[in-house]
Amino acid sequence: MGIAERKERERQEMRSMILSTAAQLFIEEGFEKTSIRNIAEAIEYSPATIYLYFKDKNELFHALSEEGFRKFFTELNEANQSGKPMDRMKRLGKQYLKFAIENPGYYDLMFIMKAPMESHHNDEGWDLGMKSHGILTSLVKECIDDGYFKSKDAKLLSFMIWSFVHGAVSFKIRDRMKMYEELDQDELMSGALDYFNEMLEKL
Amino acid sequence: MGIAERKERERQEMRSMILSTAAQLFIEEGFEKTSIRNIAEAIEYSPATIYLYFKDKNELFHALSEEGFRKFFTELNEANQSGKPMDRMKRLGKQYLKFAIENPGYYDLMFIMKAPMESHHNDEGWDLGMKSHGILTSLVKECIDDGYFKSKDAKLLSFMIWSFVHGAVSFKIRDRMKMYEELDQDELMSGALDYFNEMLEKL
Amino acid sequence: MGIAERKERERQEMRSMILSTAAQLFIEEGFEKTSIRNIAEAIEYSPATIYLYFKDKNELFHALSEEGFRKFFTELNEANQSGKPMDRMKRLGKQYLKFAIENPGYYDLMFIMKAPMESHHNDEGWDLGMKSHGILTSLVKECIDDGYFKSKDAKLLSFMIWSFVHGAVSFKIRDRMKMYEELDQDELMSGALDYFNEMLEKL
Amino acid sequence: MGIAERKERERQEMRSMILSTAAQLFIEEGFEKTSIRNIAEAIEYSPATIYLYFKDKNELFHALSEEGFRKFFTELNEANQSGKPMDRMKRLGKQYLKFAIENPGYYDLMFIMKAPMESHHNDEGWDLGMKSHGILTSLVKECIDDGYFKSKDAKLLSFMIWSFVHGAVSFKIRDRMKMYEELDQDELMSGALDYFNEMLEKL
DNA sequence: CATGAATGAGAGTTCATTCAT
DNA sequence: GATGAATGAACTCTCATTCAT
Repeated sequence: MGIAERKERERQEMRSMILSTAAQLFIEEGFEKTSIRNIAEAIEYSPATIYLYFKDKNELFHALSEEGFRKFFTELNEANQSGKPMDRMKRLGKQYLKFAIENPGYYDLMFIMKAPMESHHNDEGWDLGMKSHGILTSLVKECIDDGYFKSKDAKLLSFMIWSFVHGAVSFKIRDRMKMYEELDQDELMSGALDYFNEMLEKL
Repeated sequence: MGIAERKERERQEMRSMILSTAAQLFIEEGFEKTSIRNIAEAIEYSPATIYLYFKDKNELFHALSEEGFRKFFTELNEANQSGKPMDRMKRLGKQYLKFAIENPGYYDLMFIMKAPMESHHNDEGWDLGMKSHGILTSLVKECIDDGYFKSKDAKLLSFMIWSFVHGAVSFKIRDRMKMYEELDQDELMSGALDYFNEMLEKL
Repeated sequence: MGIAERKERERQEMRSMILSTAAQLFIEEGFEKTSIRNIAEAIEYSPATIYLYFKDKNELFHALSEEGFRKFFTELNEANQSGKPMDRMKRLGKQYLKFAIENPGYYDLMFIMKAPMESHHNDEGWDLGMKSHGILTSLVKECIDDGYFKSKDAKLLSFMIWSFVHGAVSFKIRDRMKMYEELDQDELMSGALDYFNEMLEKL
Repeated sequence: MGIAERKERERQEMRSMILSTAAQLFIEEGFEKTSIRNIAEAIEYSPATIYLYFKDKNELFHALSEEGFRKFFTELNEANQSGKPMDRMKRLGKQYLKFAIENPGYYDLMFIMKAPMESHHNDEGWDLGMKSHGILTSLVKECIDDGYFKSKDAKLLSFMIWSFVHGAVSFKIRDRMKMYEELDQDELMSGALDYFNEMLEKL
């Protein structure tokens, strides 16, 4: 039995090695430019090997986005652990930006990229996405219970908030911040977040 | 003379036929997956023909985004013509959403798609992009002069506002609104915009 | 009648304009890289126009080599006009080098290039080539009559002489003189020619 | 172990099959007209296969010329092994002609063909070319020490000698000996060489 | 006479994928 | 389990050439 376990463990290790390498390449080069060959080369295995762990390129990127969603959910969840609702809301926003900036590849895959969305829906990645979204919506409700956002609809509010952070992050990831050339991108992002938080509190 | 004119007209028709077909494909498939061959097939001409009208794939993409930026600027500009600053701000937001929803392909091309953003910079498309951005930033300043956004930085504010609308629109265009399944997408968008406007006024 | 003549004259002018442009491009870029399009662009006519004057690319380059041979023959002939045979021999050698260096494109076409040789044979270019060769062989005979090259075969000698100049020139034209990097190419050429002449005289 | 060896052997066989086919085509058609596709067709493999053995067309050409230079150097070197300098000089000339006549393709590739001469320079092919050239120049010096070529410059002499053999050989390879139609080409070549040797001795 | 428009053919190259070993 | 070898299909782009006007 120990043998089977070891084998399974090794298999998982290989799988995650492929995944993390793919993630890295994907982040650096983008989806279309990342080829199975590139990944294979990077892990110093043959391209054929990858097909032993993933059916095809799609499945690989699918698995990747799942991992992205897992990481995403975990980080958001941590940021939501303690404190007053409004404080948690601010922490959540900061963490969202942080995740996106530190994992632009994952973020792109999960929230911007075209291709893979069709496929999942009803799989684990999707579930985690929904749960992440749930964190925000619940938090909005808690804020309302705490006296904020008088008589506003929680879902609409959640969408509005999410839209803002997503927009800021998307501009950065897809390289459209050049219009604000003279300003430092990070300052721009966190400055805008501060303003947004201020607005939220007053709402 | 009539002949020359007809020829020129035909040439323009061909050009715009290529452009609109390319637009459609770029939108549906993305930049990398859209090939000159695909476009040629779609218009039922040979690939070589396309090169009679556009130097290469980049130039095609480029021409397309230029057209998008022109349309975009024109529409924003119209929305900014008369009224009190804050009212214009609201109209601008509405128009932005409208443009994106009615021209998802152009919007994608201009603000989302990963592509030769490197290339332009200093061409007409870029200029129009800058001018559109200028409309927003100037308007923010007018609002400030009118007593809003006390002691806030115009550029940061402009970025914050733009981020919000861009985020909302991006979610829609790249099909990430499924998380709010039970609500109608258009209501979601305009509802969120209303909330955002309300926030802005209070800021 | 005057009209017909003018037309014919104009036709010839156009023809030679195409030819000289082709020659130039061909010299600068080589045969394979010189395209009908390039030529057309350079003379600011449409590619189709060239086909009004030359049946196809082959005919064009054929005509070109003919012109080359004409020029070549003329120059050699001039160098052979007066003086003692051995002096003329030296002048001929110098002129050969000069022609090749000043018209590397023509030289290449006529004596190095692979393609077009098949075609002519029994046309004017060929005739002129034979006549040029005739100049050399006759001159060798004159030298013999003058007491040089005791009991040597004129044809063999002529081939030997031609081989030497052709070899030197070919090295230069096809860029194989790098092995003698430290020396100036022109000095190398004329220095070698001097030695060769010295040898010839002693033979 | 046997397996690895067999595989390696097979790989080398494939490589040299590609090389020899390419050589043939390059020779028959020239560099520009020889396409990867042609080569692939000739060996009845897919074009992509060739890229498993050679990075690109240049590298193929390159490998080929390297092989040629190796063979060339080896043969010249052998001819230079023993005997008095002047005798070796004659043997060297004969061997040069022999190499070129027996390996017209390689010779063409190495010394005539227009092609990525730019690329190598500082690689093995180039080194071997330089070493071959070194054989000749050293030998010229030895002849001088032995009392020949009074007060002549070794480099100039070496260039002159090389020019002659190269010229003769080039005429043959590029099919320009037709002007001496009535004589047998081989007799012409060796006859001219004899004369040239005679001249050299007298110099 | 001149040409704009069009194209079939072909170039070099890369890719995801398969399969025998 | 891993891979070396192979390939079909696709890519962008250029070319010589034709033909209606």
